[in-house]
Amino acid sequence: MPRAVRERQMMDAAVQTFGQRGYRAASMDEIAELAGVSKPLVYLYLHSKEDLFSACIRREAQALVAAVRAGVDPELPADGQLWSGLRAFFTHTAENPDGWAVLHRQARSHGEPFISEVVVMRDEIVAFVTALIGAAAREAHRDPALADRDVAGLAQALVGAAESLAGWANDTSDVSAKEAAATLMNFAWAGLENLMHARPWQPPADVSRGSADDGTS
Amino acid sequence: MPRAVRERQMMDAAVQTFGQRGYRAASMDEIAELAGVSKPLVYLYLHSKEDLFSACIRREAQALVAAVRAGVDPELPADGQLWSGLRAFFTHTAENPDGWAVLHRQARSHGEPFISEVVVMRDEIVAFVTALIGAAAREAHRDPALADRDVAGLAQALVGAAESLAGWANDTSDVSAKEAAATLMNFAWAGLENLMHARPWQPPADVSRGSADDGTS
Amino acid sequence: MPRAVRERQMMDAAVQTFGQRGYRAASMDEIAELAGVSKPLVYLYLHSKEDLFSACIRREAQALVAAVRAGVDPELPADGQLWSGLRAFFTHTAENPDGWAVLHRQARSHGEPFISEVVVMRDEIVAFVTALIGAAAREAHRDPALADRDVAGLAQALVGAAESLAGWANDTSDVSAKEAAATLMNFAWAGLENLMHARPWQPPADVSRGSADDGTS
Amino acid sequence: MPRAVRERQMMDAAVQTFGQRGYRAASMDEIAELAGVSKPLVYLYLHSKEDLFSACIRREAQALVAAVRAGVDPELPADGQLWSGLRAFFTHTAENPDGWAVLHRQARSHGEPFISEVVVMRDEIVAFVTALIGAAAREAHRDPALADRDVAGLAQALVGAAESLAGWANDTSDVSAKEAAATLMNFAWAGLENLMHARPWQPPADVSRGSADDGTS
DNA sequence: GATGAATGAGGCTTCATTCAT
DNA sequence: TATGAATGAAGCCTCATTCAT
Repeated sequence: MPRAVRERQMMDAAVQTFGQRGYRAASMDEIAELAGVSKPLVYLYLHSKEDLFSACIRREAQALVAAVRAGVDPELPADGQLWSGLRAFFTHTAENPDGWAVLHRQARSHGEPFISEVVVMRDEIVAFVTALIGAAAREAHRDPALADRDVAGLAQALVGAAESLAGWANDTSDVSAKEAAATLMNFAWAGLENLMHARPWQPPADVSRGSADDGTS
Repeated sequence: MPRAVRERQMMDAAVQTFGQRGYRAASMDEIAELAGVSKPLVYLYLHSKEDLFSACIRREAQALVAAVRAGVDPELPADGQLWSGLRAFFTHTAENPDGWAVLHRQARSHGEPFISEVVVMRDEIVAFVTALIGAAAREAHRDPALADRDVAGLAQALVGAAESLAGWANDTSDVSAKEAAATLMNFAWAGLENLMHARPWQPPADVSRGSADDGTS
Repeated sequence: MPRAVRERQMMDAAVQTFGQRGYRAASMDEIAELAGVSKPLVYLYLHSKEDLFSACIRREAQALVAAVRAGVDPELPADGQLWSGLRAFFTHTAENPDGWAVLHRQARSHGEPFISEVVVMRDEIVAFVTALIGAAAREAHRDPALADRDVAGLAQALVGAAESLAGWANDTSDVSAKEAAATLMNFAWAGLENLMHARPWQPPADVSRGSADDGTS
Repeated sequence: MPRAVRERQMMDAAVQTFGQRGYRAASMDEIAELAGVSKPLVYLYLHSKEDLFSACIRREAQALVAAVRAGVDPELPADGQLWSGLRAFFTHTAENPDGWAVLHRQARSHGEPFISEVVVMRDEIVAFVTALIGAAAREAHRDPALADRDVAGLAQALVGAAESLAGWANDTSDVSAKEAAATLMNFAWAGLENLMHARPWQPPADVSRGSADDGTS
């Protein structure tokens, strides 16, 4: 059997096992058995558990980014791009729950060097969303321009909400990718739009709770 | 040394270790050493690694919920309640990064029975937010009323965004709790308000994309 | 509470625990709890687990020997003495199943120094039975006298059968001490009597199975 | 080295260690070292201490039963069968003292599920002896027939005596298997024969002793 | 007389990883 | 290319035992 095929089988088994059991609880024995090969072969091809997990993260991250990119038409206006990107995102995570678990839950829970791997991907998506928000702001001729920091925070919030909704949709029966995407658009878009037009929500003058307890840890 | 004090030391050490290393990677040896006691004492008081982790989850969950409750004045209007709740939430997670890591990352990554423990807390917060959105809708005399399912999705998205932002704020220097809360309010409130007044965002008529790919549960 | 009473409580708890769990599986914690005292007190009075187990063996052994002695009237003829001794033996083991388990099962399973403790008691009983058989032989004017080694073997067999029957009676509902004793008398006495009168069972001339496979380990 | 060979080495080491130290006191470390392998290999092949002990019991039980069966010629009359069976029994226990210790002392001292394993074997031997006694009774045209319960008690006593004598022979130098068998035949056969011919030993009319103390089941 | 607090030592079990073929 | 055989290291947990009060 050609190497590439064997390797794919192993990675599939690994993603499934890591996604369901977690990095530490998954055993190389189980992965090898699920892949239908002997353990030394796994080591021959993928070198170590750590390498294998990293490879899983990279593969799933690239697949997710590719799916989102493929779902977006850059000719559309900003809201159309966001809408189709979200739909692609939720569709992909729903179709690859183990891969999504690897990226969203497991990779983030086991320190370096795995976090860095997902951060690369997440940053790519955040950058994409950031650009989208920037484009929307320009479309709206917002003036003065949104501060970069505000845009970053908004992108984080949007991506974070999307990630959280993906987990929720995966764990809740009868929530389709489309519904999840619509929920998020409903939730977010109008707020973004208000920002675009320089009508941010204003915190009340905070007289009663003046204790300076909002430090950064 | 009295038992209660020792127990607190152990739980503190456990939260720190679990939060930084993860459930499986944390070793009872390390926790005991960090607590400054011998391993058997940890077992005498906390019975097992599983029990210890559950106890950490419960303690941190209760502390977080209590902090949020204490930060909210039920006499305020809905947006005021949301604002102060978010501030309390981000303040608490910033001050207890390990506890937040236990709740947000580790407890969710290691299956039952831990997930159930956090789900209880999360549901409590989601219910609180759900009630808030409902109250806001009534304040706005929205008619027809928001569907329950929509409210649930919105609450999920809001809580998910908050959770994600808390991680982001913890990992990014110089982001204060207040800024995180303001970002989220900016992002979310206007969108919610639009919903209150029955002006939801409308997905475009979806002609170009087939309908097959968006319903994987 | 006076020391003697406390000590008896502890020994009672220990006999029960050792008899039911075995020497190694019994824990000092469980014994102390069953006795209703704290662990250090057990150590203060009984010094160590080994000492405690030895003390249990000695106490139960003495109680058993005393019960058998008390049940035998030395004025009776040999078969009467055997009969009443067996009845006393089976009655006592039935009334003290945990003590009997300590002596018969646990003490023999855990090497020195415990085996020596029971051997002392067992030898005492074997000696008693040996004397009985010798007396019976003299009563029967057996000539030539039974060889000492034969008598020893017979006494072993008798005591062994009694021990085995005691376990069987304890584990089988509805077998009374009297029945067990009668069974053993039926089984043994007539054989012994034949021996007394120099009519031993004769092994057949062993021509076919001459292989010298009857070594002594 | 092929698996079957290694497995036998491990079982041999385990029987020796369990027989001499007892189930709880034997350590997997010691067994592995005695077998000349590493501990993980023991677990790979035999799964757990409990499984290993059960496997030892089964192997030794089957070996003993097989040895007794092989030593008995079913064409012989009842006493000849008993005689040759006893010789085979004592020969085997003398040649496998550790195996016999496992069956007779250790398996019985450590509760379920081990007791059940030996009980199966013991019941097989008891059934064999019971059939023998029944056959002898028919050979002797005993009338009325022996009650089933009496036969059961007698078989228990005979097997118990044999078990006890096996231990005695193993612990006493210079007692050959043949001698042990002869002792037991002397002790038992004539008594059985008397029973066959309906001449049981009769307990004396029990006037002196109250009836209260002999029925604790 | 009595105990709450504490631990050194050791046992069972698992796992990532390698070697020889 | 592929694997049966094997292990060093480490983790969870328990227990007999002691100290300070």
